[in-house]
Amino acid sequence: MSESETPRFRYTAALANEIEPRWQAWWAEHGTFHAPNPSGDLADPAHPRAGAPKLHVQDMFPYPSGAGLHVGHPLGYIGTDSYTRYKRMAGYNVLHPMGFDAFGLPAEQYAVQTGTHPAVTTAANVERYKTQLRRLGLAYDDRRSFATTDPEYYRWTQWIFTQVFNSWYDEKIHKARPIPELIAEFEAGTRPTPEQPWSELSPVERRKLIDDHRLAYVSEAPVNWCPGLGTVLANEEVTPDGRSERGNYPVFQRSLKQWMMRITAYCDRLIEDLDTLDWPEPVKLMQRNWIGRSKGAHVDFPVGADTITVFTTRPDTLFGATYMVLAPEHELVDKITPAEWPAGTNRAWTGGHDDPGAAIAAYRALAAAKTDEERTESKEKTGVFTGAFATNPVNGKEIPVFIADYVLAGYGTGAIMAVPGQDERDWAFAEVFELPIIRTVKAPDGFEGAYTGEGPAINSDWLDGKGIAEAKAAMIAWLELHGHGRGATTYRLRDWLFSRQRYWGEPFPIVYDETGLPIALPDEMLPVVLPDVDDFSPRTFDPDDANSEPETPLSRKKDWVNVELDLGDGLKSYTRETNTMPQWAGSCWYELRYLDPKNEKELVGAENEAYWMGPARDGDSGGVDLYVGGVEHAVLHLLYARFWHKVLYDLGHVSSFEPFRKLFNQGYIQAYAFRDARGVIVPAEEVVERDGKWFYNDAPVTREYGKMGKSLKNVVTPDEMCEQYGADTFRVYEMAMGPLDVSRPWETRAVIGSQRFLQRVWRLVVDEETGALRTTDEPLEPAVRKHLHRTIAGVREDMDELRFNTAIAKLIELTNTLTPLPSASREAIEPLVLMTSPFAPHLAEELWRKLGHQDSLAYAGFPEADPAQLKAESITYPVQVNGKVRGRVEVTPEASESEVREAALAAVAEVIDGRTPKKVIVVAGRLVSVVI
RNA sequence: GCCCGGGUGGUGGAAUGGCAGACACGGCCGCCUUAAAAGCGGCUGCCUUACGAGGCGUGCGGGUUCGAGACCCGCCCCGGGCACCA
Repeated sequence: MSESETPRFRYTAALANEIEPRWQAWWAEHGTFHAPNPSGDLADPAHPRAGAPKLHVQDMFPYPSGAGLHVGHPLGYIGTDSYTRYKRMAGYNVLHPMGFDAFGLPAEQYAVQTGTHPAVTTAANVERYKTQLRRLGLAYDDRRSFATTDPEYYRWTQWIFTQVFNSWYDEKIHKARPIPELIAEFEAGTRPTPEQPWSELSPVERRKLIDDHRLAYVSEAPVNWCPGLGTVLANEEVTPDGRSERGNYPVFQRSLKQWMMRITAYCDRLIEDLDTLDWPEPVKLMQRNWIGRSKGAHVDFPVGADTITVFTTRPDTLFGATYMVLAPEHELVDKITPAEWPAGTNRAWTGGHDDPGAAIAAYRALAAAKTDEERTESKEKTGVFTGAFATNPVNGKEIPVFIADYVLAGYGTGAIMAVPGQDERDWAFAEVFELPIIRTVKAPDGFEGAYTGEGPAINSDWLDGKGIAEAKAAMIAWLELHGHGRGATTYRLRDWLFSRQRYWGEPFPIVYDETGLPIALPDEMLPVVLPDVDDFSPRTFDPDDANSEPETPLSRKKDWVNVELDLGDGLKSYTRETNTMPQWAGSCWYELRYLDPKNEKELVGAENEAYWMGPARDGDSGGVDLYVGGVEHAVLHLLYARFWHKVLYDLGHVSSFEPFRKLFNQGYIQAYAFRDARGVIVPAEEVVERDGKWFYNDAPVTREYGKMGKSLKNVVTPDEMCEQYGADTFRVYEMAMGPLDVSRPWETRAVIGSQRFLQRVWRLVVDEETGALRTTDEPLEPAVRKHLHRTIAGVREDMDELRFNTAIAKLIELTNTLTPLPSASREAIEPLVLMTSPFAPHLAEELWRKLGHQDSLAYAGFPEADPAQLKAESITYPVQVNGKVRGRVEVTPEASESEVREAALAAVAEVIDGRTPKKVIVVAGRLVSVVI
């Protein structure tokens, strides 16, 4: 494009790139987006929104990776920015902060490779992100920004850990309480101690007993230990064949002392409080499934002198239990297995072995050799008889006990009672092993296979005829009465493994004394600052040495590990905990710190927390008003954050019992990638389309669809878009291309449409040739005025529902109506500029200034529609005859139904052709339907 | 296999059970220009057309209704999640 021939004052990328940094600087200088707190150092009674209704909107904060942002990342940020700019103009005191989740593995791995300290990498990445976000004109209150790696921030992460450590869950009142109250109950004898009375316990025994009750506790837990890498790996980092994804070294399961968090204590509340939340149903469902509460019963089956306890959700089917299955790894297997097969053992049950011991050993070897995937994918049921029989407590029948890998050692009790009549897996197994099948729920006539539906009990003695729910309750009562079992609830959710053998994470505020028991450091010793180390590489071992001991990076820093502290009984030697916290820790509570980021005395001041996040009414959970992020965090992040929040609530530190009242999942922006004939990815930018086919350097290429990424050579960055079009155009395009929650492909060539729209808006105010103000004070034509007010009403409605794409479509329509008019009337243009400002804030500020306003429009009132202008002057009714539109009539809005009917029938008289309509339906304000 | 989303023009997408395809991209035509770009204006679901219009159209097959893209039943396809959860 030749610069000299473009009109001098046209809105171009060059002009946008002049306007945008100028307004960004102006906003920063004037603190335009500072939100006032009710109290503390961020209070500001003179602020235009001090004391106004509040709105707390938050994005899931990013991990600042070295690659920087691509155009998909800021989609949600621009959405919340547009929404909050609108709400701020509409009168709300808006809190919209942004921070950085900056602890994490990539920076540590980069450090291992290059020796660069993760703090250096992280700081550089945070700066880069900040620059990129600033360039987009996002209206954050920058005083409230932080990174989870800031010692002033993780001081409070550590403080929360000590709060969790110093509390226990009181099952009676379903609430966490401080540890001193537990000690008081033990001392007073109001709470029994398990073996000896409290007074007879030694100090160390007392500490162990208390430690067993803490919400944060040390336990042996299995981990994936990879000696070749010298690190413990997450499950995702282990390949299905049990090797490390990186380096392909063997990985061993071994147990290690680990910090755990007792999230299972909160299972019921985590499930039940979902009902109070305005979250997408699929996310709630995923959380419910993840927690996996099942109600049923534990039932005891005697086997000789031993007892196999099973968990079942269907105690009502106990009469149909015809065999039992233990997980191959179950501890009772060896005890109950006899030396010989019982007389008359079915050949099919023995696996062809001469005695049960050999059969079990062979089956275990077989199961162990299978990967988890093979074990779970195989549809065919395998297993082997143990040679033992158990007694079904309800009818005294002897039933055989098998081992089979379809029963998982890690779930429930690792043993099941098998009811083939009502369970598909048991049915399949029973068919293979020729086991009896007894139906205990009446199946519909002709039904084949396991019946899991509702029906009356049959073949069940005293349960016969009862429905499932009634039969369950009756059976549980019977089991409890006769001592054969008890009602029980089990959960799939496990306690949260909270320690990592890494460097780049929050150190634990924990030391150990000579007893080896943990002690939480007092508040005044926080933060425990992460020390510098010289070498970030873990110590590696012989890849096959399963018995090697993992060594954390911090454990090698002896002068840090060994400390002298006065914890109340004089200076003593202690050793520090050398694990660090997982990346989840910092993101588990950051929503609270934004409220009061500078508070050095408390995590968050009570008044500030109550104002921004407190419950709005009885029964309301409180929490962030709108939390926007991807569904990939549906379970872990959101569950952990809810758990911590509830602990803080129980201990009285916050007034809200949920962190996020409303959740919105934004979609993803994805992109096409292209491969040449060799299957090699080619740069997407240089691929051209001709007749529905794609070519790179004139050679045909194939197209695929997926995430943006370096390896697919299809990354488009916001920086490029800002250069080529300006941030405002980029923002408008992202918001206009579809609803926020829908994923869609990126298409750079379509961005031009948003630029054309902004150019037309600009041209309504500024003469492109002279730069003079074009806007006049002439009043609008009545029809245009009506269009304006319809637009205002529609845009407000769309904005409230986060339907930015349709709001922008309405603004474009208004603009296209105004563009050809002889006079650019201020009456329409000022509202148009204000309504465009949430999407294109720099352009709007610039035009607002040109229109003669001295201040930012950030606090100008959002236009309001005049109800009188929303009334239509006439209504056009389409007239359908047998479902097809055959004519239309225009009537006044006041026309009565019979008038509309008459007019409509007259309009289609020709089609009706003298016939008598069977039916005439007049839908007020909509249409007329004639049936003949 | 189970659970959750979703299938509408060449493309992204609009549409409280009431005129399907708003708005935008792309394409075609025109204005401006020596020319091109930018900008502006028009046309653009498919088929037929005597240019008035008519027929067919929201993954497929049924149904409810005066009326279905939307509601119900049965399938097909795509995307995401879970993995024998007793």
